Amino acid sequence: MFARLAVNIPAISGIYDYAVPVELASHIKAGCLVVAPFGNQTVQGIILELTDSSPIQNPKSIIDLLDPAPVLTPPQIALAIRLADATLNPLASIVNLMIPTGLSQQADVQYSVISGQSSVISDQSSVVSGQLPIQKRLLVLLNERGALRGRQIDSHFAKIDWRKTANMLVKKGALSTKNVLPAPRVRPKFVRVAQLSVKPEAAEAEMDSLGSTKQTLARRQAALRFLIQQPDAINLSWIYAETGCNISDLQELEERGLIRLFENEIFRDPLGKIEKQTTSDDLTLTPEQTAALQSILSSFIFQPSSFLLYGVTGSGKTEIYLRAAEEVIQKGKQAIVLVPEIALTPQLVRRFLVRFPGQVGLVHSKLSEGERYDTWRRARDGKLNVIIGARSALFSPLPNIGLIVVDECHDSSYYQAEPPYYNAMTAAQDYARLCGAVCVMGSATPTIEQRFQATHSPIPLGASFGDDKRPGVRVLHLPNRVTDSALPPVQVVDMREELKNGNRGIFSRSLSESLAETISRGEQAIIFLNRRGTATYIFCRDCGHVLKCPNCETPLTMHVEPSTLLCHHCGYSRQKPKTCPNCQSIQIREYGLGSEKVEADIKAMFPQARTLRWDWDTTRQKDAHEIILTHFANHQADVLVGTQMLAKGLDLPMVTLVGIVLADVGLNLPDPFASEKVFQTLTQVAGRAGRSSLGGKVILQTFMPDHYAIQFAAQHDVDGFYKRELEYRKQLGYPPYAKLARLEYRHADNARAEEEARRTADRLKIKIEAEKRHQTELIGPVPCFFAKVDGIYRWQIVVRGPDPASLLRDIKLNDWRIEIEPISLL
DNA sequence: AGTATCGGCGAA
DNA sequence: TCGCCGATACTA
Repeated sequence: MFARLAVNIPAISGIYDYAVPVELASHIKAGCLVVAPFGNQTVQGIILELTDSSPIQNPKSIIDLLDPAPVLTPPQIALAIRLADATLNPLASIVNLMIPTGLSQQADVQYSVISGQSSVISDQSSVVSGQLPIQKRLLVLLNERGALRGRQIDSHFAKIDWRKTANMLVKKGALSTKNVLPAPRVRPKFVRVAQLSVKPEAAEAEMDSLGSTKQTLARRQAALRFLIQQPDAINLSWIYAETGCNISDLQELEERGLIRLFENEIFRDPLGKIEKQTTSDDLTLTPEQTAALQSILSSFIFQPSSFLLYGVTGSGKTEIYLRAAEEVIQKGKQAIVLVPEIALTPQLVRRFLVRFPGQVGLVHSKLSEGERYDTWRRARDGKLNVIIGARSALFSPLPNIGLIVVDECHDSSYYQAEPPYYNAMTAAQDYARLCGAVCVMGSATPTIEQRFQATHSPIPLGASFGDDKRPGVRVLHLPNRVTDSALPPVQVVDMREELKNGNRGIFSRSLSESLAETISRGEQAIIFLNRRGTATYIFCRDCGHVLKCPNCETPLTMHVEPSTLLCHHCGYSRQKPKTCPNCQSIQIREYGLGSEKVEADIKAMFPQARTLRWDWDTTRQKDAHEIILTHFANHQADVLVGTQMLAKGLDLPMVTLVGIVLADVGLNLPDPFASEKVFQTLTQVAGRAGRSSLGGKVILQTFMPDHYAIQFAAQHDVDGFYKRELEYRKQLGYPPYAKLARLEYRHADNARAEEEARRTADRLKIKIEAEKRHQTELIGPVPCFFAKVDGIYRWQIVVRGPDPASLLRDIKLNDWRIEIEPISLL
């Protein structure tokens, strides 16, 4: 028997054949995690397929099986292959996303000092390097800590290239190397337990002969009596606490054959501490909800397909998710629910926990490795019926998936903006099809492409899908809020007029008046702005010099506490200078605004108002989101000042005023998706107001009141914006009328980056010409919008055409980052 | 990723 | 001419 493996080295896209040794043959299945030799190294691999024959002459043998159960399900293997092909990522990098960290391990090199050799070279080294010689530090480290793996040394020498030095020392005979594969860091956790092993009467009969001294007798009797009352195996530490006995007492009882001592596997459950509520909210559905749910339910019976649940904020999408999940669970299947960020959706999570007690697993970034591993294992073992989490939760190994929900499906967090680049939204559609599951995508502001896909490929019930294409999507429209409250009116304030009238502050008169009213009525307000930091940038009023990051050439932003200038790209920080570094003028100061500044201004204007700031700076520590949200929901603050997260589907019923400080931030970026993103954000934020009977309103400040994205957002006119934006995309040939691929090249030397970009662009032009792809064209090469990040220069080429992936699939683009269907060109 | 191999220009 | 760097191929 032979196995086809994806080796766990993320840069490798190939599939390799191995022989399966007889002793493993009966245990190995597709999806298993194994150990195999690869070149000089020993690596982990995932079995994609088992075969009877192989075109390879004398394939090497698999060495070991790391987990008796497969770590990938058959649909997961199919998804990995499909996703790798569609995104041009190496297959191994996609497979790696599906294996929990800690279980997944990469091959490494272990370095050790050859004894007696360490002094030989220690004198000649410091000549070139000026500072502490790397040689010496490496040898000292290895002498102190013993043999170390490359990755361990990496963590000691941040950013220093020690490998060259190490290889030289190997040649000189001072170090030796060994290829190693670390064992998985995560293991199932066990606790020691005890359980009665005879009939209670038999145990009672022994009760008086358990010990010689009075005290031991008492302890052993207490322990035995306790276990007689317990039908299940009991954690030993619990028994100690309840009865005061110790391990030797229990061992004595075991030797007498009265009880059994053994180990039970336990699951690290992050939800264990959360109170188990049982209150059931049995809502009645509106006719629109009923109709939408009916469509989904009948799809389960006839032909699983994809739905775009298009409904305004507050239209009751969550209840439909819940009912659909109930349906699949009843059929013995499981559901995956994707949300933009779990910390921002406590309401949705809570409703699932209440509706499906003990059946829900949460996947999020705050889980420890062990908790993550155990949630993954419970999913694999069929012990969980619902998995809720951000984009990576799509890869939970549920055995029989019936439903995939993607809430707020327009959200950009479904796209992974670092290698391996992928879009969990489109992957969810593919995966649902591979599983024979229903995919429900919910949003009040679906992307242009999602709406286009849904309106241009309606599938009749019972129709079959083409084999290669994404299935059609049907729209389920929920045009009204459940509470029947209208969407709040939006007042657009032209900030140019405010300037003309001498108002140079952050707030228009209209907004400050409304804020005053809201506060005096004891209601709540949200102030939204699209940026963080006190100032957008610092510049000199005399010479115009702008303070920039030395690594990234991005303007530095001002932060109040601690008072520093910060680069938001690379984290570089410095003190604010007293004089201009260019002309020594003292007229150097900040310009623009950020959430810290806005909060300070509100406090100055309304000293009695309690303000709360919610942005990436205030939510660094654990549970910060939850704390800030409950604080505000309990009306312990009057004004919430915040950035992007305010646009992510929160339910804050007491808010009657939403102020948008500057709506046009981001509208003029060189990105075809810029206005769509601004529109989505504004519409989402505006939807936070007036969700209770108190009503509400939105005040939108802008310097571009005539821009269509602002106009349509002010009208809550999603359909109008869709038509207008679609027209724009058609004229300029952007998605959905063409597909994009974005190629990025990074180099510390700008000239070399440019040269490589031009060379590659020429290669691509030639290929486009040769293959007669008349509708395919290149945009660029140009420096990226953020042209220098962390000292590295970036150049990009955009390929636009009917199928840019097919152009790029068979050419080697070493060291290029390739994004297929990117969501931004910045 | 790690390693072996090929091919190009500098000190002897 | 030897030698060492970088680009390139390959791992079953």
